[in-house]
Amino acid sequence: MLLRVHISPTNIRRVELPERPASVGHLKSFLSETLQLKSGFSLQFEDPDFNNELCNLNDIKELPAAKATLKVLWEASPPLDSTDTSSVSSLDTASMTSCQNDVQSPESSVSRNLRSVEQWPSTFNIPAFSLDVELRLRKANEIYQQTKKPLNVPRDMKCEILDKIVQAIFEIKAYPDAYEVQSVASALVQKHPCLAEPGKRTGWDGWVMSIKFKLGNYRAKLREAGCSEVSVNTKRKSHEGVTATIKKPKRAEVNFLPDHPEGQTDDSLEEVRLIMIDEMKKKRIDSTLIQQKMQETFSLRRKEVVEIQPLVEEIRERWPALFLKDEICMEFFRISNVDLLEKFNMSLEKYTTPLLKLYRKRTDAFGEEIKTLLDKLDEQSPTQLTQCSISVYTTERRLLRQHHMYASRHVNRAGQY
DNA sequence: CGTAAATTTGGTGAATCCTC
DNA sequence: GAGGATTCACCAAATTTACG
Repeated sequence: MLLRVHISPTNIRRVELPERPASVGHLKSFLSETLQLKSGFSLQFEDPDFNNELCNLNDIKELPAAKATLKVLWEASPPLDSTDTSSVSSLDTASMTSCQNDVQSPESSVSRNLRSVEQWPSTFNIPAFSLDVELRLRKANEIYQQTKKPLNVPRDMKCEILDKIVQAIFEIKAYPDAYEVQSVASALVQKHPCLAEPGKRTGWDGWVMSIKFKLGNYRAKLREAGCSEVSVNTKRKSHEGVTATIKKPKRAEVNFLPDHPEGQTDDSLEEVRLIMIDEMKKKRIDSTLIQQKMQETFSLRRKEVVEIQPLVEEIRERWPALFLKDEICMEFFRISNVDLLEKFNMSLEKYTTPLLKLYRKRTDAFGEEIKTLLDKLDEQSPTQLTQCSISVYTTERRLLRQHHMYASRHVNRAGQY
């Protein structure tokens, strides 16, 4: 059977299976072998029963017969090595932020230092603690189950728990928001019920505070150790006198200013940049090479953008590949973990129905073009319409998009719809 | 009505306090 | 003394208000 496998926004592979796999597990191991994927992913498939919307693939029977489109979903970072007992050097995390999503390839080591390209997990994966803490927790959990008596967490234990949790958080981002911290705290109490705080509203409010404090203190540590992602946000420079005009990362900016990959310097990455400049001059551009080199030089590029704040024209000169369509998407994804096109299309779908209603109500206000367009849509069968399958008709869609923009400006101004 | 100024709000790092 | 908790000054974004 034939599969189309969506690994990342710009990496979509075609795979031929010799036969229908016996189970989801078989399918996963086959894919991880042929596509060289790391373990730790789940699969979704486009379900023809529901207008090709994505559904979790739990049973192999659900997979369409001859052809199917799959999406690889990367899970949260695996637990840290439990043999690694406390006293982890603070810089380690920075260099440990390997790309969980990265397709394992000979080049994958160069991108080690870039933060993992995954969104904040829906349920945070609490890492394994050191052996003694795990054992004590297990015991306390048993006691809690029988007597509902929560554990009075001793100092060393709290220290170890916060340490590991904060490091796991840093694997994803250095500045999680309040909601994300809450999700960590609730996941912690869910995994280890003995850590619940009885009588409190949620049972984990205290942990939220503790994790917040720990994050702050940990950032201070990293700053001292020279982690650029957090030191860039230093407001008062005590020494060196560097005036910090640099903003802290905005909400969406996850990879605001990552450190260089291990072993790389400004100069070595500059060389990589020059290779790309040459490649871009060629008639037939090797897109795989560009993609890999752009990933590799991400930290240098961010450094330039953040610290020098060059004009767009200068960036265009130094990083011509950044203006390729795919690379725009990739860069956006690297910075914000948001799939630009998918998000755009999803929003488009979301607002299509209400906007269509608006157009119908106020046909006169939008001119002839939208009128003919609506008539055309009316000619489609009702089921197609209800399923918003207008997306198939690209021309209409393009027109619609223009009208969306027009309408949204209109709505903003009027503010009355 | 649009823009500029003023004010509020939320979040930060640094310094310090406090407890084990 | 280490490290979690608290306080405080500061900044910038968001929101409100004032003005032409």
